[in-house]
Amino acid sequence: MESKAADGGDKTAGNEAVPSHFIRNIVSEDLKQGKNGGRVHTRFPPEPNGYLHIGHAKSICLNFGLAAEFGGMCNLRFDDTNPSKEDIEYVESIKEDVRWLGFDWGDREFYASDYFAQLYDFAIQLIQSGKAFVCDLNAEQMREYRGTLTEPGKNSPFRDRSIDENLDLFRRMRAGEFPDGSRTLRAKIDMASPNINMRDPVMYRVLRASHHRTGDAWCIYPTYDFAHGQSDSIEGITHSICTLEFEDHRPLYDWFLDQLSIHHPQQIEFARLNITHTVLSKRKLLQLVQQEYVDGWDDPRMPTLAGFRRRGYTPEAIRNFCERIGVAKRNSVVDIAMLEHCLREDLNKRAPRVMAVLRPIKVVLENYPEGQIEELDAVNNPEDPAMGTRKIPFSRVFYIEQDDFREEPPKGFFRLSPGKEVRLRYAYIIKCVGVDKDPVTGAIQELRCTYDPETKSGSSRSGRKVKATIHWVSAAHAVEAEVRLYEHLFTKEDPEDVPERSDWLANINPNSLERLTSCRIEPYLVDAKPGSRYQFERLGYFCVDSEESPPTKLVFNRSVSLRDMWAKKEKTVGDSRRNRS
RNA sequence: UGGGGCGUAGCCAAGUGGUAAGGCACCGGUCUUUGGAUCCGGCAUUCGUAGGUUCGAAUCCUCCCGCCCCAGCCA
Repeated sequence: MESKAADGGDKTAGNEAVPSHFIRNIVSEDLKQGKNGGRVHTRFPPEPNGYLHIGHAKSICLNFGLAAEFGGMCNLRFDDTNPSKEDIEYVESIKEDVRWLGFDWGDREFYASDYFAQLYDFAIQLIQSGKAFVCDLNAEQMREYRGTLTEPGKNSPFRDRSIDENLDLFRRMRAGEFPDGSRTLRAKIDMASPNINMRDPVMYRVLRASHHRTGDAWCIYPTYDFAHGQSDSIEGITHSICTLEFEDHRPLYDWFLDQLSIHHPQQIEFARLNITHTVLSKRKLLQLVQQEYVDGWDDPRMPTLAGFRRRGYTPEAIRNFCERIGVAKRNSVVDIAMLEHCLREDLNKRAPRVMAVLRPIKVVLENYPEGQIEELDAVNNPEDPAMGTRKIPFSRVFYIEQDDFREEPPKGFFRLSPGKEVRLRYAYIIKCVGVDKDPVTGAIQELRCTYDPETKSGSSRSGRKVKATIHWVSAAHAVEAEVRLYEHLFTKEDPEDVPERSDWLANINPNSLERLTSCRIEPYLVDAKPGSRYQFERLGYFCVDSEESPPTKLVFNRSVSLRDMWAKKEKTVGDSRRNRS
């Protein structure tokens, strides 16, 4: 990661100046005042119990971004203190995703479990100073003693055990003498605290679960509250950035560090990301996967980084998105259109253009010589001349998009219809002179057209203009492909917006995936590599699926559609017409 | 009715006593062999509400209203 001047504001994303945010201001101010000896050291601390999603990307960009910006470092630390939910599969995927996003933790790959021995010693220290005790209350009893939001709790009957007894009991907990859940080690703070987290919180529980790293070496595990701050401290973290729900834990975070008199990082909280038309909680994402509403964690409809990657999103687009949405303490829901915009903006500059017909109608050019083939020049990317040109074969029979023909064109439709003309991109102006239909079903079988030889693209012989240019693919040269179109996973902006006695699953969009299996793409793409991204002209950005696209049959995922003024106009015209009647 | 936070446009979000940045969305127009992109213009007389302080308030003070989080031996 490169280091830049530590000057706070005026960071750029694209070409726009992006204002600073409160966390950047805090770090900047700390540096100015010489805190932490001029060091900035952050960490990204996921629990390996699921795949990373775009909400994590916000945190990753924040933590790694701040470190890079101020010449500091950012650790990757797995917060693996609850073996019953965690798995090595998740740590692998997390590493892959952070790397894919473009960040590098160097040799600083840490695990809270690396510190189990040290944490145990810290616990002993607290017992010795009379600040922790072993409690025999079971979970239910502990709840009763805890009190409620409005009533203080009561001291545990075991709170006043002697230091020696506590030491002995804690060692025996660790030695495996007591069953799961029978005893806990608790901090001795204040059962009457208005902050429930300070009511003698649990530091250790007895739990016989095999840990993905430490195996069966331990049968007691530290809780988040006891492990997190001390892990931060051990690693020399300066700014411990987490989400809003931990605000109430900060006094406890500070308490442990103060009692232990060890390096004291500053915890800073920000609002987690929410996005319209999707869910962003591990629990719900897990449910979508397990109940097979989607195809797995990397289903292109999933808001996971693995899903976005397979969908064709670029790390740059996601990073830019994270920069643009800002960092604040206000709970908010970002419009998914913002994310889509970031992808289009990026791909517009770098994706080669290509022609593909998703829902083909056959067209025969009656006045074009049979057997003749022309090689037409096509620009690979009008935004970037350096990407060069390619040849596209043109012949008498080709396919166009069903949407580009209307037998009875509505007002404002200026594509092909009987007697009307359009330009074929990079080729000629054609006119529709006939429509062949199945005599039984009435379905359109093919269009009869004629072309004007004077109108070839690039030639100056004709100054003729037509209102529309459509894409096409020569029938004889077309490569057949499958294209998967995706829509939002949920029909409502807020998936939780449901009628009484229904839940978020009721808002799953039944049409979030559409598979088109007889698409025709230009031959230029026969050898397209998995993961490569293209713009299908006039349709959107697509990438070759990295899982199911063997050489024999190409499978494309639509990453995002192009903005479509006509579709929008037609929809609003349709809506107002419907409203009038 | 306890504690901790947060209220600036349809959605994000700057702003920290000197007269409301920027982005997304949306609406016009320009240009165009992608109804794409680009470019240009529009989009908060007002910052949850009501008072107060001040020459001057989104910024300071007070009341009120609304929303979020916390009663796991999850993180």
